[in-house]
Amino acid sequence: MNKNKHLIVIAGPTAVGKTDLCLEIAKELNTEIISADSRQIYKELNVGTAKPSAEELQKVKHYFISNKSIHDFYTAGMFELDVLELLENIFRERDTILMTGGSGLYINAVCKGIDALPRVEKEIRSDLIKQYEKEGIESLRYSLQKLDPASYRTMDLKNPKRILKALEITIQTGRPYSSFLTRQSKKRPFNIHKTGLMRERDELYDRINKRVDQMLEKGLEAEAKQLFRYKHLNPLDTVGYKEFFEYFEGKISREEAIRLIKRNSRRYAKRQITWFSKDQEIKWFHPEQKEEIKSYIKKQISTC
RNA sequence: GGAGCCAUAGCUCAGUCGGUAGAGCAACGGACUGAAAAUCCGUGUGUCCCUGGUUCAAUUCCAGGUGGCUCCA
Repeated sequence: MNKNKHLIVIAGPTAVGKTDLCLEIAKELNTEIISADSRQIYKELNVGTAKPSAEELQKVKHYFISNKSIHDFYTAGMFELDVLELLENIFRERDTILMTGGSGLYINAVCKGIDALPRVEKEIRSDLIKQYEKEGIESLRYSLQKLDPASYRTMDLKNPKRILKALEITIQTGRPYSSFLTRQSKKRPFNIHKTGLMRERDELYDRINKRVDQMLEKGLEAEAKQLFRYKHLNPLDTVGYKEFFEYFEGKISREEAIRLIKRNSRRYAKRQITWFSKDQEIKWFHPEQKEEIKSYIKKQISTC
């Protein structure tokens, strides 16, 4: 453990005000920002992901924004490795760096680690998806019970994505998925200080609704239209885009699409809150408590 | 001034021939070690406008009040 190196995490639900505050703190600490956001990573996704503006990106160096394509396959596990590698380089030159974002799994992958899993061949995944589509989740459950009974016992058997994951690893390696999981949290060679931003629910929802209106003004619909042909790609399974796709397909009205974007963003925020509130290491603040946050961070850095 | 209609969940409304009530939307709670802005699970949250009356029992029937809407003046 290097006592002089610090990763400052600033987590929080969507639209709480992470971007503005982090820019300010980064400037104050004369450092840079690592984004932990599973959608801002993609260069094709802009308006709908509320990325920092070009101007803001110029003021403070950001990592993991627009550095992947929606055609790439990317996961939390890859994010862990990429960030650790980056941190090794960054910490040669500076002692402190910020990491901010709303993707709880990504943040955990960096802070606690995630068990290493092998890469899965495309055909295995697509075959399993075909099996799911043709024969339903029952069929997946049956396969799992046969191939990895340990996972079958502990897993949420109503969640197709979970079963699919376990099966693809098991089939790829010939070893049960459960045998890869140690669930041990990894030690990091640097200090981690977690803070979180939170607002009253009403206040947060109001900001979400308004931000969606702003996205529309900035051209969300045009962006979605351009990406419509890629709607089958996972990164496009995202609030703000998928609702517009439904509209383009004539399934819902434009008005309804906008209503659903707002609602789904609110629900997303709720899920983030549930995830983050489980993390006892997070010290919570209201985004307007700027001075308190800054002094808290400085204190954390100096007392370590 | 007179008459009629309405008042039930956050919203729009259904319902109870008298036995304390439900649907859509919204909301709320949770799970989550690799697609995570994803995926999955769970939950009616209620002075049935108020006050009396009738009744074993009133959100339901009756009367009055209050508020809203409409019509006649």
